[in-house]
Amino acid sequence: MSSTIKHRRVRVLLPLAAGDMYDYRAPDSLDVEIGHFVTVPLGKREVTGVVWEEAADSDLAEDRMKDVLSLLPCAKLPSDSIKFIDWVAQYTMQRRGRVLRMAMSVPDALYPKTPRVGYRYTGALPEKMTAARKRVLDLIEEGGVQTAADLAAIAGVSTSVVKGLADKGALEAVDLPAEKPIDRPDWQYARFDLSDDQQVAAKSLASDVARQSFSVSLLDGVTGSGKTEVYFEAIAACLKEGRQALVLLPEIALTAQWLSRFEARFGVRPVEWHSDLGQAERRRNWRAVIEGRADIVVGARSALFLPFDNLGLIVVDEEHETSFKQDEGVPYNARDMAVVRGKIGDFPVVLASATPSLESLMNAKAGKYKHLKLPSRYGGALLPNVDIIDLRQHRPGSQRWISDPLRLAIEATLAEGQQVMLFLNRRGYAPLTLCDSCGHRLQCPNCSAWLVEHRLANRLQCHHCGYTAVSPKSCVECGAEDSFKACGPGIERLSEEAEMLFPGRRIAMMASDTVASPRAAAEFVAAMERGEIDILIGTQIVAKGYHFPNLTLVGIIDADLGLAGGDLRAAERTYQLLSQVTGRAGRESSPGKVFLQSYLPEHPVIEAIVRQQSDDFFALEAAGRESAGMPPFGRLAALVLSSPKAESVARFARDLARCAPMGRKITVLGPAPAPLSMIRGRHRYRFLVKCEKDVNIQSVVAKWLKGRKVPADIRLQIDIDPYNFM
DNA sequence: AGCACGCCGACT
DNA sequence: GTCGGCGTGCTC
Repeated sequence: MSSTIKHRRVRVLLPLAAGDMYDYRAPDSLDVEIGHFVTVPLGKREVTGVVWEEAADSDLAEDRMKDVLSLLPCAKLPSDSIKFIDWVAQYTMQRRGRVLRMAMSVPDALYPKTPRVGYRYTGALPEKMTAARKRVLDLIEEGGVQTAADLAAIAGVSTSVVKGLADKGALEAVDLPAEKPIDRPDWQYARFDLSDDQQVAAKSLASDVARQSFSVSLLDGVTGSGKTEVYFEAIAACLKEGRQALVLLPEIALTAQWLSRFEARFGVRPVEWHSDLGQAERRRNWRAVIEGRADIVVGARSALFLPFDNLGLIVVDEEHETSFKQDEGVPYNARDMAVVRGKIGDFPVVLASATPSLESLMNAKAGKYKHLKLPSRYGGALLPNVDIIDLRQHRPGSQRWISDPLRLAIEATLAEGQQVMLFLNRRGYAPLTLCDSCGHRLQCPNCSAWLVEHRLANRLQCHHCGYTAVSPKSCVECGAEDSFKACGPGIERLSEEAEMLFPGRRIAMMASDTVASPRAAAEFVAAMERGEIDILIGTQIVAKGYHFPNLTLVGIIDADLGLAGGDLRAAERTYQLLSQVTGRAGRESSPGKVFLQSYLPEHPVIEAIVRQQSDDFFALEAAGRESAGMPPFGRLAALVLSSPKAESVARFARDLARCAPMGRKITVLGPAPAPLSMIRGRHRYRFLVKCEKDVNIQSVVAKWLKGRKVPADIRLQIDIDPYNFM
């Protein structure tokens, strides 16, 4: 018996790094539709994927075709998600399967939740009482209904003891309540009092949301102007329309304060999405999004790939933050992709910042984005007074970093019972450690970078690969004992100096390694708010949106740090970081003071900070970028080649250079050993492709690489719109 | 990503 | 002779 019926074929996208789409038969027994999550056979395996499109044009021989095995009991991947994944894959030049993987990050969410069964004591005792049975029964009397697995684990017995008790009638199975329901926020739970400026901005955003069409607004307000309260009104409008909203935050560490503000406005906490979520909550939240039960989601950049079916608004808060750019895996910029997502879904996108990126400012100036400004602080609070301390005149002593004028200001502030923040963007004790007798520098074995001494942890750390080692007693090169000398300051060393200068004061350090979790961050904030800290010493983590009412003095230890180096955005980033740190001072009744220590007081960045004139700075920065043809006036793509074999990667880089694209509007820089020529044991070479704005840079790169085989030991990473130049 | 196939070194 | 290292290549 032979079948002449040509079965329907569908193309299934698999979330595999190397894979793309494969054609499968859609059997008559299954009602296969585009967007369905399905299981399909792949070689010997059974994998899950998504039905991406019809494959009527499939020319694969019938005998090589396999059937779709099953439809997973989950809502379909919305068509906007499919379009978005296609778009991101094409733009970033990454395989679609890798992008899909970001949207399918919770594999078990596709399967129904196994109903949870708990056990309850019936009151009857089993005929035979054993020690194990006694422990289980004691536990259940204490703790009530629990699952067999929990009972067994706590009692230290196997689950068969629980099952045995159930067989004998001492326990009975009961259904545990389904997972915690998702809270529905109430758009009119509590209204905040808004200033006139805030109301104007809020009205504009709310009417955009009500119109339900694509637009981008740049919400540009000084620190303390109440941007959050403004975009909350856009969220309220979105809730009113019955559509979902997404808020992207750069660092989840700052959400503790954000979440309580949200709860005060909408009555419940929003649905969260970040790497810190546990397995169960992850699953619950992913399903709530795809089933449309999650009204408001707040999350890190990866939340952009959640399968929203009814999205009506995206807010990107702190839009200038470079942590929206993912450098590894699929390199993408969540801020830019949020705008794309808005275009696909035809809804408004709000970019908010006190220090907008040059890209967004240019788009606003060009009229592509609406520019909503909040020029003054909420409640009449004043912007802080910024003073410069010229380190050439007020040089701190040797091995010291706090100048006399700053020390006096700190003393005066502490005497008034107020708090001080010292900012130094360097973790650890000292950025470089060398042997005093032979000059040997402690270097990472896997990277071309110095090891940083972390005296608190008594270890040396590489900040690029995570290598750590115990600090050696004697020099590995010349054998001299106790000869290591710390060069330059990190926050640990600064803290030592502060302890010496301000004895008896309570000093705390805040850096990514001292606040590893949102909970730790929340604790820090609470301690600061309770006045249990006099001097807070921190890295850039303290610059991020915290609000400390009693903090009136900010000291920037090294304002010049970050200006050096060939990074395209070094000046912009320094400007933004220093403005944000500056904004931490004096946000309520007492006006704040900021002291900025610098060896380069005439540098445009430093001058702009002092005068708090962002327009001047950005005009200058824009002119510089334009004449260099750099973003946002030109386009960039980075190609990074890496391999454990130094010679192999150098040879391939030379080969690629020989056929590099050329043209009036195209420049290829490189190959150059990357600034960090070795990371994690891989030798690296970089190319930078620079094009004029009207050139499709993806097709330039594609043409260059077309038909060229990358040797197996070499990894070639393409990064469109790179932010990281290391 | 997996998983098989395949081609070279150290074991029974 | 065989077990097993992981380089190479394919999966509808």
